[in-house]
Amino acid sequence: MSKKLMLIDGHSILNRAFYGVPDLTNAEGIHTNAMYGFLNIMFRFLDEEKPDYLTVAFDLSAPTFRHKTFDGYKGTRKPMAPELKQQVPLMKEVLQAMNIPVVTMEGYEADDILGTLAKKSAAAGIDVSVISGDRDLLQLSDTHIKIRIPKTKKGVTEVEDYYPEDVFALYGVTPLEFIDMKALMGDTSDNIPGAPGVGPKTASALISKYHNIDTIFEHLDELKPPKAKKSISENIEQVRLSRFLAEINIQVPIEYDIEQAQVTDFFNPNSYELFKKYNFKSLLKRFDEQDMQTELDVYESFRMENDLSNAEQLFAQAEQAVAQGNIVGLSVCYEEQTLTGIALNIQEKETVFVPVGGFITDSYLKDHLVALGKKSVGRGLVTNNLKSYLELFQNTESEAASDLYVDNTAFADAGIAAYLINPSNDAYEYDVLARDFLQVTVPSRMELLGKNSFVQAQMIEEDKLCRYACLESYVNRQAWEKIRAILQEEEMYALYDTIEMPLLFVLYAMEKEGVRVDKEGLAEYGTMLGEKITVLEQEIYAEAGETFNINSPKQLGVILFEKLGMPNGKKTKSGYSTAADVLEKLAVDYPFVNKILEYRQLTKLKSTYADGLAVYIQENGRIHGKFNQTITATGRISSTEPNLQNIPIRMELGRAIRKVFIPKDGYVFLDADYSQIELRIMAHMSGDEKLIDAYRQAQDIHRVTASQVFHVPFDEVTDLQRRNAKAVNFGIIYGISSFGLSQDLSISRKEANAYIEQYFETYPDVKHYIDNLVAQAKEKGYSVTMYQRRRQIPELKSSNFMQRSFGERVAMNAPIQGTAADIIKLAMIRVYDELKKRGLKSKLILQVHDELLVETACEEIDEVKAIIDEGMRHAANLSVPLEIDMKQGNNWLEAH
DNA sequence: CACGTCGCG
DNA sequence: ACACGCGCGACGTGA
Repeated sequence: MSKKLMLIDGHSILNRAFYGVPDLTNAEGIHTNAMYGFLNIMFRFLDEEKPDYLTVAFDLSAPTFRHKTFDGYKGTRKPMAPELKQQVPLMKEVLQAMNIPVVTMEGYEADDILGTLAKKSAAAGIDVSVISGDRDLLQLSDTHIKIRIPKTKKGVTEVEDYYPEDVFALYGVTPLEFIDMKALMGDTSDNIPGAPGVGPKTASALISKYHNIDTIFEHLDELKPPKAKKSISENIEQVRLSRFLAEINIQVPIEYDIEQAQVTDFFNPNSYELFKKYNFKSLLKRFDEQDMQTELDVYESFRMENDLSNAEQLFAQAEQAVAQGNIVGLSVCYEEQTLTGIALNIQEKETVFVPVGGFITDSYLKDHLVALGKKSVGRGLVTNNLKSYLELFQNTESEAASDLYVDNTAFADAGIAAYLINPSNDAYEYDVLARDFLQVTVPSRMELLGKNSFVQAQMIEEDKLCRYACLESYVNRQAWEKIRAILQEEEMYALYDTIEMPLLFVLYAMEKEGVRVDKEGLAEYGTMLGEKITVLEQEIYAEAGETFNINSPKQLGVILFEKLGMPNGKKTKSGYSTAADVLEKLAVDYPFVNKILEYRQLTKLKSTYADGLAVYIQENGRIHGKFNQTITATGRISSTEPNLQNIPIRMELGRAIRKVFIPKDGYVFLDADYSQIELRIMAHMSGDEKLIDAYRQAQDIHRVTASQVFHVPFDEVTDLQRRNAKAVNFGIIYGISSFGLSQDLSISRKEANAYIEQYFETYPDVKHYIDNLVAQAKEKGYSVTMYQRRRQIPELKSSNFMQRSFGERVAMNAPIQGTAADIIKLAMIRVYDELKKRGLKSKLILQVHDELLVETACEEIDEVKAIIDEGMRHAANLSVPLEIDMKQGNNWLEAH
């Protein structure tokens, strides 16, 4: 069996990956999408072929006499996008770290290098495959040289393989003749002129008859068609030049020792480091444990403590440290209400893991944790994801979720702090913090423990659990020093200290309280939906003339647009769009489509809400969802498992589900939501007098806007005008575009544009304000809320119009949405603190962005109403009043 | 696991 | 000529 060599056309594949993979950046803002795509393509081929040798060829940075460009470019001289260009050297670095030879050569292009290596190797009896996005290379195809062109079709990568017979089948010429064919037809993307007017068809026909251009020149008289005859006769020199340009040089004087290109050891500490740095998550799986060496020399200082009296000493030492205001890194292995151990990092070389076992019981550890928490002053205990084990600090004498032995000032949470520094990351675990703040690579939980729970890990590999916990506590303490300095430097410490840390405790209490759900009511609701669905289903099948999966957009598309011949408008990547707005338009002419819309609505309600929520109801009849504090880019809270922030309300049938959210016996719901908080924030932050006055006089803001924008007296504003004005008001908050507004209002872009201009004439300060938001964000690279919450916006620097426009809209929206998030967080803390301070039984249980739900003891209703009112209205002092709408009810439907 | 779709603010 | 509203999470499909 002969050996195999794989050659990769570096720039070509990198370019293809760049345009095929959505923009990705790592924590430092380095673009990584092309590299990521390249590696994925490369691994795809490696996995398939398992070659013995591998080499990647690149052009040297500056294009030589022959200006080559890549697929995706139309123009021949357009420079490489900077986001791509910056990835070229990084890609080479990654490949070199993987021990993959990268070859370049002064004065020669990658094509020439590839051609030379391919031909030489094939001559030496090696099977070669060349990976490129570029058809130029087809001329290299040979019995032992396969040209492989990856194509992305509908999101799936397919490969076209070309041996000589495949080239012949497609073009009717041999690979060598392909050069002459190209000389005739030219290639604009390659700056090969060819003979004008001769395209692929003619060129192919001529070359298959005459085989090369010289023979064609000898038979100019008899050439057909006449158009080609004329063009070629008039452009002989140009065709000769074209042939020269099109031919790949296979005699490059390159020194290449194929044994240096042996596939070995892609996965090593160096490449691991880079894969981590660039966040190639899915590729990290390919590394074995020994590949992940670490730079930290502190590992040797990690130890496990099983002896009770030694542990006793350790805790005494830690307690003393935090009592003096020193910092101790803490890691707590707590999952599924089970504590398996804790680790403490007291100083640089003192990191100890104390597992549960022997005389060290879980309640022993818990008591010491509580003692640590009680003694700690000035946020000395540095944690990460504290909320997940705050339960350990629960006062055992009391059932109230807010009754903890500790308060928030005992702790720092490094994850939350890191979130404030850059809220766009998708995780803030210790390994990420180590990378971002300590510039070291450490193994993640997944890498150390895999999918094992702490309990499982302790049983099968306690030493790894020790390493995990020690690492986390170590990183917490070490990274925290840096993180705190950054927060202070960037004036975000107050946000952290007075909003996020207190909020953590509020969210914990909300999760712990949960919300009561009428299980039977929910089941009945589901049954009712199920019956309606069955009926609709049959009606739809009857109409379609066959049964099919209505929930499959693919199958539905075929039925509607092919079988029933409806006009299809929008398309998605993978086929026809069957989104609601498309179907609604169709429904005008095909009333039957309404049944599909209704079916969609019903199945959504059943699967996500009726059936979906039911599985979360616990024994106590309540749902304890999670409120996440480090998810959103704008500062909002998110809700998961289940998402309680998207319970239906807009449609009649959907909102009925709110009837099953009920207060416990002897309680009612008090629900309060801010009225137009984002617009009020905009009025305040822009300082626009007209808007501020309107709010101060408690006027209907959309009507005022309509009156001003459409120049009609206030009392004569039509409903349509008000609706349009409302859409414009919202549009401004979202980062207006005439296109978006026109879609929303079903009007032309021109009209939408006119509305926007009118709006800005009416409220010039708003115009100035949002222009300034964008300008500031462009200058600084991030946006800022009233409370100094930041959001990085790297898209503003993009050379891509779409990306950049997105960045601009984000720059307009994030400060407004973010400030609203800040304010309601403050309100939550105020309400929570006040309820707690007065020892009331009523509890805050849900937050839905601008709404709070309080489960209120009947005898406390008036008092709690006042607390909510005060807490929300006075959460911030703006130049306009913060109004709220509050209602009372025996379920969430009534209360909202 | 990505995508399309759709629920909420 | 052409991109296009902001922020989330969950579900079902289909590769």
